[in-house]
Amino acid sequence: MGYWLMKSEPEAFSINDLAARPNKTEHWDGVRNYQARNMLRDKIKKGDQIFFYHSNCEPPGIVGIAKVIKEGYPDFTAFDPNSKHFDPKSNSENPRWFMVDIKLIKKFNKIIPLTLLKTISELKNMTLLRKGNRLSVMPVSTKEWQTILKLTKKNNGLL
DNA sequence: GCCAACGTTGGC
DNA sequence: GCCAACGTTGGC
Repeated sequence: MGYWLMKSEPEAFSINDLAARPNKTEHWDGVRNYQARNMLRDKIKKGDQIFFYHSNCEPPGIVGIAKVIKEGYPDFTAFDPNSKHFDPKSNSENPRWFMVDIKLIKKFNKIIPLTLLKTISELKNMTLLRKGNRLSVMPVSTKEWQTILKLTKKNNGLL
């Protein structure tokens, strides 16, 4: 089973928004970066688990866990001229962008802030913490996943 | 294929 | 709001 981290600006789509969706499920649309697209299309499998990360906010950090319930399929918002994610170069015959469906598993009671993650030596090679990293979808190693999960238990109240 | 200009991301 | 660190675009 794979582990991933997905970023969202809470002003655009927060973990509370996901929690409020029917069946706590939503498609993860709007990714317009080829590296992230390739992961959504080729690597991310049904049953994989995801850290839900709030970016560009105060404070940034991991706010919960979701899982993949539908594997990569064309991002139809790219076909819609009225969508802000519209891409005229993508069409249903030859889709350029892909998305997955995710379902909320758990919202943490407290955020795991980026500042805390940065202090954990086991996480120092994490993609999220690399300088200049701007990927909105990125892999998380099994070890990193377990390290972060342990954090939520150690600081009881986080989960 | 190079690279300058531009746009975006996202922490601070 | 600032700006570093990207990714993309398009002229040549």
